[in-house]
Amino acid sequence: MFSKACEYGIKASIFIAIKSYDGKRVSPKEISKEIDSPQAFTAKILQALVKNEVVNSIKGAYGGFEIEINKIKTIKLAQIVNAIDGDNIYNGCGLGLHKCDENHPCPVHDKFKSVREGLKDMLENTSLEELALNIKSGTSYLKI
Amino acid sequence: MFSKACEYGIKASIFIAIKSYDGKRVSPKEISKEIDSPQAFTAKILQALVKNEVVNSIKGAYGGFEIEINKIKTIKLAQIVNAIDGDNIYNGCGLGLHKCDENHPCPVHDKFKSVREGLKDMLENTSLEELALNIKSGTSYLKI
DNA sequence: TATAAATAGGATAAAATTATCCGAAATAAA
DNA sequence: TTTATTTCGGATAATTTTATCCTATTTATA
Ligand code: FES
Ligand code: FES
Repeated sequence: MFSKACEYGIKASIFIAIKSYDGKRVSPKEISKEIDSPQAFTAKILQALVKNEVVNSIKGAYGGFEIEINKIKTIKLAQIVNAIDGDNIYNGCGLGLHKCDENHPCPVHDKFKSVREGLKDMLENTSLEELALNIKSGTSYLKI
Repeated sequence: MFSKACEYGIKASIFIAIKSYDGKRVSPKEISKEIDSPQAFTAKILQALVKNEVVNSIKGAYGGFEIEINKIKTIKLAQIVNAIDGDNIYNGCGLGLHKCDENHPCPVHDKFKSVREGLKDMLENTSLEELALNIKSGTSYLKI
């Protein structure tokens, strides 16, 4: 469904959010250990998330990645997915036509419509906050 | 969403179905022209579809690919997707955990559930027949 | 100011996916 | 039986995605 990069990006964002609630910054090393991802690759993805203003980076000693606490509830999954995979997954044509066009639909267009809208809706309405809180409370997991 | 291979496989199957209604067999050349895909790569995908009994191949002169007419309505999108991409897209974990497990859910598990079930449902209940008929009647398109 | 710790970012490398090429095998028709 | 046509299947290449490595830059603290 999503690229590996996107999966790592989502999980990393969640972990950074959790640590941010505790006022702590985290390193790519700590993140990749916690979400079970390749460290250097994860660091690259973090750069993309910084560029797209999902997470904040502080360089130098005692630096790391963090998210402002009051921003966590405003960040939606869609923003993370968009930063890494773009919007093709829920806006592009399911069969790879150059664009999804109501007036020139592919064979699966109507069938796909609701599925893709459901996906889009879910991504746009799911906040980092709720995902992070479920991890904190132990009702969901970041690895294995 | 789907791999290129899968997109080609779905479109190829639809085109073969249409031609089969007219009692005609088609070659990878004709197929790739009609669905705008690389010919040799499409031929490989057709082999997978043959192996998975989605389409039938007749070797030698006057051969080609076809689908038994009364079988067209029984073939579901899920069978094609499965033959090429496997079932990970609607059975695997959305964040790449080793398996999607209700008792060990990832952060997006609950949110994803309905989306993935919608996708699975759609794939399992959409027949090649309906997709082919819409192309025949000119209400949907295989390329551009 | 010097040092240590951390992110940024460029250069590669490995792996997976997508794509091409060509000869072998099968088969219908001449 | 020969020929032309067509799928099959192995080898290879190109591209994209995933992953690693190393150096530069930044920055808090001693
Ligand atoms: S045209 Fe293919 S999904 Fe809309
Ligand atoms: S565990 Fe991730 S989707 Fe179910």
